[in-house]
Amino acid sequence: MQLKNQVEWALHCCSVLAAVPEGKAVPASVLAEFHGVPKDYLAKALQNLAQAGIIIGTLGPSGGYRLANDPADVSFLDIIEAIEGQRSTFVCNGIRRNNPCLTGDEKRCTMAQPCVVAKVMWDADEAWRNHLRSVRLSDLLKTLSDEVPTDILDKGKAWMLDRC
Amino acid sequence: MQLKNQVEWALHCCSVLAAVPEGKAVPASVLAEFHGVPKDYLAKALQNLAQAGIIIGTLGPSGGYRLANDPADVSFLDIIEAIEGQRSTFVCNGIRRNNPCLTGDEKRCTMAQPCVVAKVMWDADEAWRNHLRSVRLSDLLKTLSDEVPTDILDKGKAWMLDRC
DNA sequence: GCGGAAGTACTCGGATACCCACTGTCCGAGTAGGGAGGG
DNA sequence: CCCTCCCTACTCGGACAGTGGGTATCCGAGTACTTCCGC
Repeated sequence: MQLKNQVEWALHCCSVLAAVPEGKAVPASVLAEFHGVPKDYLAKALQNLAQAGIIIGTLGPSGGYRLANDPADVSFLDIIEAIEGQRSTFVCNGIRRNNPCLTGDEKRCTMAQPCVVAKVMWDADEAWRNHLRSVRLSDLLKTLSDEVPTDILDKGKAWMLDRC
Repeated sequence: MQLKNQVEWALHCCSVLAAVPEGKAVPASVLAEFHGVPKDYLAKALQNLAQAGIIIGTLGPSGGYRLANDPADVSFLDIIEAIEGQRSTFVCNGIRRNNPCLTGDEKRCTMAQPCVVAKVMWDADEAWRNHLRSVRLSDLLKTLSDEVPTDILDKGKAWMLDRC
């Protein structure tokens, strides 16, 4: 089990977009060059983010993507679910139902209550989600400005503004 | 992103094996019929569990699988990692490295410290793992005996003992 | 009747095809900016 | 000089192939039981 590469790209792109001044938009091609990833495939990830309402795309010259909301209102989970979908990592196929030594009535009785195994797995998923829900884009920006040398951040920002 | 079906099968199989009296072994074919899943493919999952030291396989007539340790010593995480492997769901490809506006020295400096995005993801993974590590097979057995009618559990047990 | 050895049937374990989803790519629809022409 | 219209170039958005891991399956190696034969 492994998350898509698009998840990593989407997170980094959002962190970049959050640092872009209001009114500006960054084209997918620029984001792709900045991160060294295939432009057309990254575009599909950005498309998903746009459909989820996390970023907004603008057409035409000087068009591109920008954040739709305040970075404090966007969580990691929002971004990840926009790419991966919202379904749990564990799917219960209800193999209890296949138990060959139960009557129809007993099967119905058994299937009426949730699967104990699935519940544990879903609780674990919820713990994962809770952590990702608690970290917001604004937190990421703060950590970045704390841990990355200022000149490097400014260099990237300037490079970005040069082409949008 | 989705866990393999084998994970669900492995968890249910272990829960069954934990209820089998000491000295007995359950063949893969019986476990497969009990759960209504393809025998040969389930065998591969059981093989992984055996390699991980969670269950022990015995050859020949009246052979089969049995738990290797006490149910209290086996966690959900042990079983899942035996099937899925131990690597994190998030892999950091280090796309920071591709930033086109950094010199070689600056790249080295940047890559020296861990990626901030990856750290958040890995922390979430750890929360997931911690939950699964905290639930043990003995806990599952207790919940089952609490929530499933006794006659149904006994029926399954008897069916199982009839064929091993 | 008893011991031993061979045969058999059953088990696990690894090697081999098939298929879907992730990855990667292409082209078309639509828009905003710029330039030319007229008033 | 300014306004309007058209054209161009750039953007996003959806539709189309290639590949790797998950899924499913088969066959061989090894063992324990059973049975038969000799003593």
